[in-house]
Amino acid sequence: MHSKPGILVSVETLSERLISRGWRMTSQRRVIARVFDVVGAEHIHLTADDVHERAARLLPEISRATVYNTLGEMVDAGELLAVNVGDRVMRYDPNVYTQHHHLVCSVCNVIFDVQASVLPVADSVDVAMIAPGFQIESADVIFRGRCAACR
Amino acid sequence: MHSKPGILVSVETLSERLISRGWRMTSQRRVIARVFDVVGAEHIHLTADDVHERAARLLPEISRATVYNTLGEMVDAGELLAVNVGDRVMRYDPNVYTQHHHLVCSVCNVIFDVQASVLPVADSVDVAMIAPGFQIESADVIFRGRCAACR
DNA sequence: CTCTATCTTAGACATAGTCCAATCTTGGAC
DNA sequence: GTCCAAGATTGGACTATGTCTAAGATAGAG
Repeated sequence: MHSKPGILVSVETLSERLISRGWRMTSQRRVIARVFDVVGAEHIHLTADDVHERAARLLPEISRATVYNTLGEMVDAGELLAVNVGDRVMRYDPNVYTQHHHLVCSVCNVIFDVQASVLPVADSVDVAMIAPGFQIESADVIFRGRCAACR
Repeated sequence: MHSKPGILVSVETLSERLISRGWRMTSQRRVIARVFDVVGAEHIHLTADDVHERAARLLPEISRATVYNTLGEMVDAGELLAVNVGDRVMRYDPNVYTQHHHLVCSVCNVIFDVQASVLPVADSVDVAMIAPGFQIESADVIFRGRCAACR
């Protein structure tokens, strides 16, 4: 892997960005990138098995191990976000250019990307008391409730 | 199970609260409650296997299934919080009486309870656009960073 | 003390993900 | 175009966490 995380490559598709990053292109990586290119960027939270299933429709012999490897590399490169909304499954979110949080329906588990109008700020006095020297780098917020269809 | 979630029983120990709730008391439930009674309430986030290991020191023949069943029932009763900080493991948090969020060290994975001075509020206009009719009921916040020891 | 609804158990099963050694492929050198 | 080494892919074994089931044990009401 030649690319470094955080180097923003502003090209339209994920496939093209991987090339710009100097990735060796294989048919496996092409179909995985394609899976994300066809669905767009917002409100997409695919599990590794979702990605494998869709990739296998284009390249039937692709293995689960490759899907896991490649998704991990894409996360390291900053092209995907690994999101976990509280179940045991990691989900891969291509919406890496706009800061957002997640809205999860506790009935049907649909996940939406949302802006948060107030960013959470940990109480610095409390943090200093509880965990002196702790440096906060990010905050993940999961809003839970019921979507219109499940009410 | 006779108790209902949300019925606050203000007794000192978890063991006593379970009795107040009308739970049939068994040696298994006593030792599981004891595990939480001895560690206190704040900054405690035990996995099911942590609980099993500690319970087994008091009652060696206790089974994993019973630990899982009992933890689930305690969560349903509102005596424990099931917390997941993004890995595949559920953790059980006895701090159910004070609203708090979690501070997680990305190196050593230590978890602290923290107050958040600004509660996150989803942008209602955005929610109305993105997910019309969605009713938000709660928000989980995970602050990530590095603790003093890991910096 | 009896009896039954409830609880506990071992172990099979499910799910999500990791790891490894063998094999194959890409893409630069020529 | 051909070569070839670094890097990518593979199947399958393995791990970790949690769920399920049917058989047996037990708390506690009466």
